[in-house]
Amino acid sequence: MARYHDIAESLRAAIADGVYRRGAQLPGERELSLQYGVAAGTIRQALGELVNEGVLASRQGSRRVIIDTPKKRGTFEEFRSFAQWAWSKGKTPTGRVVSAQWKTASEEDRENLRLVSGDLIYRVQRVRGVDGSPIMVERTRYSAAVGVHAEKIPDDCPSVTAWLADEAGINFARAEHQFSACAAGVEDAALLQVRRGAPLLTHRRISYSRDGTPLEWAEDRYVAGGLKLAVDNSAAANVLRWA
Amino acid sequence: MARYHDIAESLRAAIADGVYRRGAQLPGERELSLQYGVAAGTIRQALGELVNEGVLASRQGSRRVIIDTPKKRGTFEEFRSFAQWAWSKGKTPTGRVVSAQWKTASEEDRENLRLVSGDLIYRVQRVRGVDGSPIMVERTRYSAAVGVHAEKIPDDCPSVTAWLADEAGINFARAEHQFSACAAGVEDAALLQVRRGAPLLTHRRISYSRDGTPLEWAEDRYVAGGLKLAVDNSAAANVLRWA
DNA sequence: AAGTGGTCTAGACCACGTT
DNA sequence: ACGTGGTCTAGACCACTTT
Repeated sequence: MARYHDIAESLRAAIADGVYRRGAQLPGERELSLQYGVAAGTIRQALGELVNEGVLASRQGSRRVIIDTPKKRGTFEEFRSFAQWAWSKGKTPTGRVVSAQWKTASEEDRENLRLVSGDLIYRVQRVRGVDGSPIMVERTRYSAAVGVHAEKIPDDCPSVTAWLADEAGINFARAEHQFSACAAGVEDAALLQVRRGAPLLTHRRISYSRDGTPLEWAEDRYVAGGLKLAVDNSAAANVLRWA
Repeated sequence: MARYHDIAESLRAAIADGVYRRGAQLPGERELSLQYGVAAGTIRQALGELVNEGVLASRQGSRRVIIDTPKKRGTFEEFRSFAQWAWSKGKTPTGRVVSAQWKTASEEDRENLRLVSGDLIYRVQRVRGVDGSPIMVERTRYSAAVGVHAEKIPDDCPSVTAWLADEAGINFARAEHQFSACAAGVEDAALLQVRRGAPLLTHRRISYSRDGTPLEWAEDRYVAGGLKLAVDNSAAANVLRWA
């Protein structure tokens, strides 16, 4: 592994362990470079990671300040794993595939996955919950190249993303997300055990491979209050926008 | 301005203008450093910006590939300006302050703004919309230090953030966001002109200054379908997580 | 084998904050 | 005045992809 990443990890641990407290200053770059026995540039790279994560604040002319405890922040992989999230909360994830079928791509599918008329997609509908209570319904559309692998995924697979990476060499690199709300329809109500018209959080996403090819798009609907989706942004690396 | 930022901007323009098309490869670092007359490190810094934005994909051993057209992505400032978003959509933003008052901090206020019992907060309730139709209700709580300035903000101020920066030297640097859904209450229904129980998207945020001090927290409620909130994430810089 | 990006070094000068 | 981070240079070696 890269040295700068190890150093970042070591600093994260130091902050988590209270060696550096919130509001306190980190030693200067030059001092850290002596401590770790690396060039200043390597230290900068390590500190850059922590600044991006919102753990440190960096201002020209003044030492870096600890502004937050490192969160156990999902990696991309972790974010996409509902099971891991549930276990981390001390709950048992439950889930089942409601339906899975090959269909002709709709106009929406074609636009999101950059397909042409007549292309096929693989559509999977899953209900997920914790401790037996449904929390969300997930409606995913895989492009054909991904679908041929997705249809082999076992129903009880803990992480779809990890499975696709290991078994098919398909890696998710980037995603676009949109949030809105809607009222539960008849099908939603039945699957999520809420009354018709109950407010649901909708989360639409398009996932891309490293080379920018759309791999899947999905609309997830969450029971209100069941779980929240969180985002951090900063002036440096902005990710949130109206659409 | 920094040279690397100018170079990033120049590359963004080149991609937007079709000089480099989606799927095509960018010239190598060494070639670009000759073209721009800077060291390779400066080029790397410029390209890093574009990779973070999801415009370029970068793989060791292979040239960087254009995966997307640069989006007009809100800066932090722009994100927080409803008015700018509305104008960019060719619509006229409307809005009014429904109420504004000093209150004793509730437990929720104290937790979000790191206050102690008895501290005061300034609570402002605004309705915003476009072309006369209400779209959202915004309930903001400013910590006292910000509140003394916030209460002087004119009702028709186009950007609260810009006003606080210019008039009071208060700068927002980072924010945490949470999304969920809820049913419209009696007050929401009246302000947003929807029926009681209508699904609303809720967006809670805590905004921090550069040194990590919480400045305000807010809960915004959006009419379903009116506008969506969008987020991008990547394996490199992940920002989305369950909460 | 050649080319590419990823990492790292060891400096330099400047803009900004603090003292 | 001094120390700090921000920017930039000019190299080096390595891991990986492509030819």
